[in-house]
Amino acid sequence: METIKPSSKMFLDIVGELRLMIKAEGIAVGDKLPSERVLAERLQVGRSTIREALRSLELLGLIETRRGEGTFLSDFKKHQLVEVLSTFIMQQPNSAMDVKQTRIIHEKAAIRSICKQEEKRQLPVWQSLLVRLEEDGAVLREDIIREMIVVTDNRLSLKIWFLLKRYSRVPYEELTTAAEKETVKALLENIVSGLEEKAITAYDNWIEIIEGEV
Amino acid sequence: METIKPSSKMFLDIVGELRLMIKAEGIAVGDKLPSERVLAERLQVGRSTIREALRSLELLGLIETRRGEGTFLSDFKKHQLVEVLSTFIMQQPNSAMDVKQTRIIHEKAAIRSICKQEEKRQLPVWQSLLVRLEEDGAVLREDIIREMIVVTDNRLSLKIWFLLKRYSRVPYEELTTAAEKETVKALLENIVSGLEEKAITAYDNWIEIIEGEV
DNA sequence: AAACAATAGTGGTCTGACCACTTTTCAACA
DNA sequence: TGTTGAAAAGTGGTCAGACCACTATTGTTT
Repeated sequence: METIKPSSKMFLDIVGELRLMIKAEGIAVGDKLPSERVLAERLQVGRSTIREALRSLELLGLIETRRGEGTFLSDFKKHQLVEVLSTFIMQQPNSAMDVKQTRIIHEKAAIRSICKQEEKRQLPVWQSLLVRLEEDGAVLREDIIREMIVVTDNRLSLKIWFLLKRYSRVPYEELTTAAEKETVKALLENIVSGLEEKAITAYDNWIEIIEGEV
Repeated sequence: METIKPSSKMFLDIVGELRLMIKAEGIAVGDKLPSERVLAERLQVGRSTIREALRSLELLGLIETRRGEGTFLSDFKKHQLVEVLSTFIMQQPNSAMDVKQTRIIHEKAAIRSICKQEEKRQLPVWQSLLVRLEEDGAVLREDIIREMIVVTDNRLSLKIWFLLKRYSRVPYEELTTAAEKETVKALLENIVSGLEEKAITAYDNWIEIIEGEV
């Protein structure tokens, strides 16, 4: 197609060219991009240069490649970006504490978010969790929190939380003591009632119980 | 070094290998990585595969390459990543919303965290910001929020926030109207006084003002 | 019409070759 | 001896061509 003016980093230019091409040709999410060989031809660069650009975009989760099929414009929901970044960040000192704090940030935000929304407080999920707590108690800590974040309907936050959970070596197992069950019950009841501050307090207590365990 | 078992995407494995290598050899920010040829030799893959991984990390801003010199571990403050990303992503309405909500989560968490800690509320930074607001008003929105998150001393949260901020192309510029200045003043004063809920309310107002601008 | 085999297309990887640039080396010079 | 400066070595940037593994298409046979 057009000839591009080489700057210091050709593959960065290619990334920009691809963006323009996608826009110009109205390529939508899920659509197929031209093949690497075609792109190399059209942009007048080597295939390896095209690939460096495509691989970058793939790591960002902007495109998806399937061997034998082609390259497709991807949905941002993949968020591979966050994954890579976190694995790099995670290995730096002080990070264990940061990971825990950040995880708590997202968990508390979910609680607050639900408390503020009438329709989400009335979801049957909470009652069902309470019932399960009363009966056999086969409830995973992880399930409770995950449900809350799922309900907030923020996929990015959910994705981040998943990552943090994986790295934070926290015992997300079954509820153990009776005291813990009481605390979680209080948390759920306060959420249902929309008592934000009390819910947060219950959550803080819960964290303390879990901490004391380790 | 070691031989890696090929999965479907070799270059993704390489990204992981590089991470391990950086950790194992204690390569710090600013340090030089082995050359592409050496990496190819050590990981027993072709140089082009190494390059695909490195170029990906470069677009993420995790490394920096200088022709003739080498590849260096970077503290990913270089922008280039996100201009590209935002232009790619902003077309998808849902993810844009998620990014914004998640950014707000981190900003509010910082405010709450500071309000709860006496010693951080008394930091001279807040007074100095207030003074600057009263006088010429040359204060960037970004500076205020960043300062708050920095003070919380959670690097991970800070990095996530940086990322989200750049994704969301929010007008993080100078404070404009008098009403906005008043709101920010209220936010800062409530923080200093440790009035958590009032600080959050002020923050909510601020967000609304910024929203209304667009 | 259905089943199957050959073919073309696509991404994944490797090799080797240049180029442009920077750092290092080391010999010639003052 | 100390400096200078040119050659050499090292490094990232790019290209071309060659395979491989896999998928989709095509075309023939049954």
